[in-house]
Amino acid sequence: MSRARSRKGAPGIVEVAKRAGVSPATVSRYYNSPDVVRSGTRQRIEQAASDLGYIRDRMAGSLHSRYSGTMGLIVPTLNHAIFAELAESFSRQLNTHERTMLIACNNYNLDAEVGIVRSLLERRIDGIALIGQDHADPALRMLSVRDIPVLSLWNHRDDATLPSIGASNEQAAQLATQHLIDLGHRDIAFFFSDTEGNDRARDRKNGALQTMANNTIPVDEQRIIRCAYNIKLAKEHAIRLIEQNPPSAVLCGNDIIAQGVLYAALSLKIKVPQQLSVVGIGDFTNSADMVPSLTTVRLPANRIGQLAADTIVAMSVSRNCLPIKHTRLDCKLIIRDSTGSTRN
Amino acid sequence: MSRARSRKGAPGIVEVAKRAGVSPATVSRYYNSPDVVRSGTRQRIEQAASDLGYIRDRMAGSLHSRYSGTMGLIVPTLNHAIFAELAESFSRQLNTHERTMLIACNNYNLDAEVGIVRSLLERRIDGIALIGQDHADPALRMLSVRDIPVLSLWNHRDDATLPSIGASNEQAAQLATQHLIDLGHRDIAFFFSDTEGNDRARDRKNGALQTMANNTIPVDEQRIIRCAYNIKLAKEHAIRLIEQNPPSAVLCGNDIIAQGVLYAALSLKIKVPQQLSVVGIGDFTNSADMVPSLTTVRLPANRIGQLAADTIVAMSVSRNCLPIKHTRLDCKLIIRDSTGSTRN
DNA sequence: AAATAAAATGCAAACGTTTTCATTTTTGGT
DNA sequence: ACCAAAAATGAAAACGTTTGCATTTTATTT
Repeated sequence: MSRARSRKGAPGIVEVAKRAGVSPATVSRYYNSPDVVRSGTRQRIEQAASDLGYIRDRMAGSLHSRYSGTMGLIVPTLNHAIFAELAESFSRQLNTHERTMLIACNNYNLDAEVGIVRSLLERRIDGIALIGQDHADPALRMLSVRDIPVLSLWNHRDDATLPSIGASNEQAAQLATQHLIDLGHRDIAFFFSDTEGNDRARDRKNGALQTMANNTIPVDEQRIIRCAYNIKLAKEHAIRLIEQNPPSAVLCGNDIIAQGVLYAALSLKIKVPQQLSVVGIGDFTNSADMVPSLTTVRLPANRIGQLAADTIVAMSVSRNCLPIKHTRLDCKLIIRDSTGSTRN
Repeated sequence: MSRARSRKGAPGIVEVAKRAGVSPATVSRYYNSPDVVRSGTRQRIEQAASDLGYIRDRMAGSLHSRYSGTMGLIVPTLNHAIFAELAESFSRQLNTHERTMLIACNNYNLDAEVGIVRSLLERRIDGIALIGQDHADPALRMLSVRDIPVLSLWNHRDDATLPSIGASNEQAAQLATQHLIDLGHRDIAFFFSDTEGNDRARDRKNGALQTMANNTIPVDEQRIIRCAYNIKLAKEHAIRLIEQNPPSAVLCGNDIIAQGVLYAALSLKIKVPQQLSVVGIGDFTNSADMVPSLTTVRLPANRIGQLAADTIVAMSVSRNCLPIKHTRLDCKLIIRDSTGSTRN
């Protein structure tokens, strides 16, 4: 293109300064630490800025200060209620800190994530939040070279290398499994998504199988079904399962899968929980309103998003020299109507 | 803070240039129009950049060029599957144009939107996409002063003032309503969200009532129920409605409400569609998998997001001097199992 | 009222690119 | 080989802020 876009008369900090009768430096200070300019000056600047319709240019500012006021978030997808919830609360809380969210989806593809990280770094993000602990090496290397704060969300593990905020997905699965066992179930089917490059799914699977082992209940390979986070697929798999050899209970890797299983039961006229107990993990927004309402394990998505925003901002202003910290939030079994005792 | 964050040895364009034995200008050109540098030089630059782990700084670049490579999107919320879908496809398509998405939610609050717009402008977005045509005046003024491309998504209206891409929400409601009428329904209840500051809801409501009028079917005020886009509320309202005075069909403002109504019927053991027909608007991801599967009107969210990305980029590179254009995408009635004839 | 300390402001040099204009190199036609 | 035209490159001036340092103004003490 031949010529950069004209400024269209948009006033800059020097116009504001001129009109207020002060130096540009003072106007800058007014925006960055208002308490340092005298109230008289402050008022003149406010007046001038509003007269001119001045909008500050944070890009120009960050060029010097090296802070862009933008934080990155990479989620697998926005099409899962739970990540959308997380993203929304992260963004909202960021706004209270005068920060903005740059978001991208990797579609569960860790290689694609590398390019996304690069693109975010090119935009000079002040920090980045990622889901889980499984990430491609080149991405982590780029981040460590730039030395910006990195935060791993969603999954808590003691052995995590990145600072993290999340609940223990292992524990979530344990709670759900133990609940079924306590109700007397022995023949349980497990629906988990692909665990490759997905530490949350892996931990859930391990937690569930571990709990079975601890209770010395054998688990047939056939009872472990691999199923993406997708209502349609879950429904299809469940229909096949129920028609062929129904278990007494199903533990689902998340509430989306559980919803699919509930629909499968509904369409086959299998009564839940009398003939089949179903438990999910996540407690998505509408899980309480399903019919029957879904027993599940609550993962505090909003809380995580909010805390993540606070934390990443804190890490950023302290120049990333806080000690690595892992925050573990509790998850909680929510017993509703989709699970019942075998003794009925 | 006393000192700006150290660059931590991160190489800049001049280091790359030095190592490649060319001038910084050439390196810049290599990134912005690769075809203009000779292939030998190109290779040396590539080598040097990769040796050094160079990551370009688009902020510094945009300072001069006035293009940030970032586009803004403001949606009411991410917690609706449909907007999440839109956001994800918008973002994905933007990535193919080497652009990034800055997203924010206004929570259906047009006043909050003003601050959000300002914050996005401070980040020098190259363009912005908004949902619908209802927006606060100060926001629109700021945008027009800065002269960046603005695009209104989701709703198509011929009389729209902003360039827009969307389907006709009025038509969507007409299709759904006519479908019920064609099936013989005369006593229809309508669930719509608050139409204040929400042109989509308004158009849907108008479309539905207009269709009733065209068919000379009177509509009792009592049959028009105001209900937020929320499964829980929809379910509660529907339960009350069915218990008190059940209609033969329900037209829902969107698929979320429809899902709530289906759950209400299920929990009251009302058979759908034998005793009650339910139709939604939107065709969300899981509407086909509900039991019974939901009859609805498909709104092309993905298509809109994708087209929006292409369009806003085009407007941006042509410096916003394209003629105002309204793109209308078709919506389509999808007949499934939740609606049936009254004659059965 | 003078002397000192503290607070507010101004000056000018960054920040890391892009872009115009000028210069050099390459290409192609004879 | 030579010249003109075209293509590639370099030098240096932007872009709009922030910030360290110097200076001025205000507040405080005697």
